[in-house]
Amino acid sequence: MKRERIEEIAEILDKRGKMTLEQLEKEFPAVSQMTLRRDLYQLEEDGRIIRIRGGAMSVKEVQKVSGEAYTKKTTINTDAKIVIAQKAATLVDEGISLFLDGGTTAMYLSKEIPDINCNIFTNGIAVAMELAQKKNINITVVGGQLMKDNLSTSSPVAKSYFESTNFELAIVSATAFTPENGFSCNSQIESDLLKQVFQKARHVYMMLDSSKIGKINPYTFAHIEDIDVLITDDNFPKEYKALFEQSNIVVM
Amino acid sequence: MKRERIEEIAEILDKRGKMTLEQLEKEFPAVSQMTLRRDLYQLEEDGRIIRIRGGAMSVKEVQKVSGEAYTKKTTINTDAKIVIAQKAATLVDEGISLFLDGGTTAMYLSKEIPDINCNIFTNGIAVAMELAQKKNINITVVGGQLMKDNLSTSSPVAKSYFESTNFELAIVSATAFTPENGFSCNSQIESDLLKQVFQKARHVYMMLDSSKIGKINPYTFAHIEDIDVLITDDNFPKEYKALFEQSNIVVM
DNA sequence: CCCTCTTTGTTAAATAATCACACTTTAAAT
DNA sequence: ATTTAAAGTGTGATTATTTAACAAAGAGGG
Repeated sequence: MKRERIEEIAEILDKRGKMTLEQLEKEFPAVSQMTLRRDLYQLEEDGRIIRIRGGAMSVKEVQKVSGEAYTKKTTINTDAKIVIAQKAATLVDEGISLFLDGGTTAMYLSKEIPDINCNIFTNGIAVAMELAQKKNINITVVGGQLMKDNLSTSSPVAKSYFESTNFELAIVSATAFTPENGFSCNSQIESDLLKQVFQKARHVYMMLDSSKIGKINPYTFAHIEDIDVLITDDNFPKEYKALFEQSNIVVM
Repeated sequence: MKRERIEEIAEILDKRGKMTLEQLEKEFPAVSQMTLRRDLYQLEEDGRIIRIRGGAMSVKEVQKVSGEAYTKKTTINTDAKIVIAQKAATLVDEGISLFLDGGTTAMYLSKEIPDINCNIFTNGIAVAMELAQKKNINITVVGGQLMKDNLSTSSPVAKSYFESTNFELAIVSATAFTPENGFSCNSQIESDLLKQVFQKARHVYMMLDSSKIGKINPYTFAHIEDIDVLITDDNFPKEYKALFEQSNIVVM
């Protein structure tokens, strides 16, 4: 019981690199904070993790990252995004060709994705760097102007990338959604890029954490009927779920 | 004085592996605890240390534990590369438009570059991420297939990026140089990319640390006469320096 | 079934880190 | 050289995290 839990903690930590105690508590609701603390203490003694203020980080993580800051802001709704990423990761099959956007959720997805032989196109450079650690994944970065807020690129020229490319799958996320305005984002060119991706992709999977619902951003790039599967978290409202299912969209 | 103190802290930390804030206070009685905290914070952002409760520990220390891959490539001639990067950073002026390659030296350069209004094109995603921290720099990433060993992209399609683009400057580095074979690298498509860059760039500055001299890599992308300035370190052999200066190339 | 050892939970106290503000030094511009 | 702006620093109050001590609950052996 203890041993197993500790192993599991070590495993999760290796995958995510860094976790707060709060996140661990959610992951292990059966035990108290103090117990988790003691587990972390033991793992530290074994030299497998390093305890930092507020949580812990995996030693492996430290060993691989070079210039990147470990302190990078703990983003909003992290937990929901990880849940979504884990679901999405199960959808990636051997040999597939897929497009992944550059958002935070895609970032988590790229950590969860198995190291299988497949082709991934992305416009997110943080996503690309994360994926670069998987030996078997073939990565193509869509170039263009870099937006500093979300570390993703886009450019009108990117079109040329897609002319002779087809995707089995596009897994993207939006920063806002309402039934009337559909899926929207903050950048005109990113919106254009996604529209193009949608045309080339055979299936479109949308990752949408529930905090995005009811918000509207300037540029709509898709409507309900444009997607095939919606991947979301447990707080997703039932009435919205019904709405999607009416349009034959799988909600998971 | 801040810079020096931070360097000193990093040095001590590298040496001792781990220190408490209290120890640091004794080491630096001239400044307050808060200042030291802020220094540690900055070092953490730079990825050189990890802050732990009560103090900090050096990343190198952690890496040593089961030290592997990371230390391999990044450590080769680091000091020379930083010197070169610092020299190169002085060459970037306000409003300029420049191309930067994706190599390790470019990575250091992007840390040193001042945060001024300018346009930088690069095919290195680690470089792009580093540059993203500067508010005023406009970054464009050249897309393409990602090479996992050096985190840079290239693709035949990248050509389209350059059709309507001009660079004042291209600052690149080679992985090998001999007078006969010129500047060479390990990848065919990267070599192609650089050739294109050279055509569009008004001036070409080559960063070459002395460890590259006398080596030959498969793909030559430039010869002595193709560059305008050579930026190198103090170990650069005199006879080579003379060689470059014969061709009216500034060696700095 | 009882005893004992390990694991776990609960609290209060100690410790460390953050924040916000004011002050000081350094650098830049004219 | 003088003024202005920017970067760096110190202080005290505030907030958050960790530790430590002790009590309760399980698990296994005799």
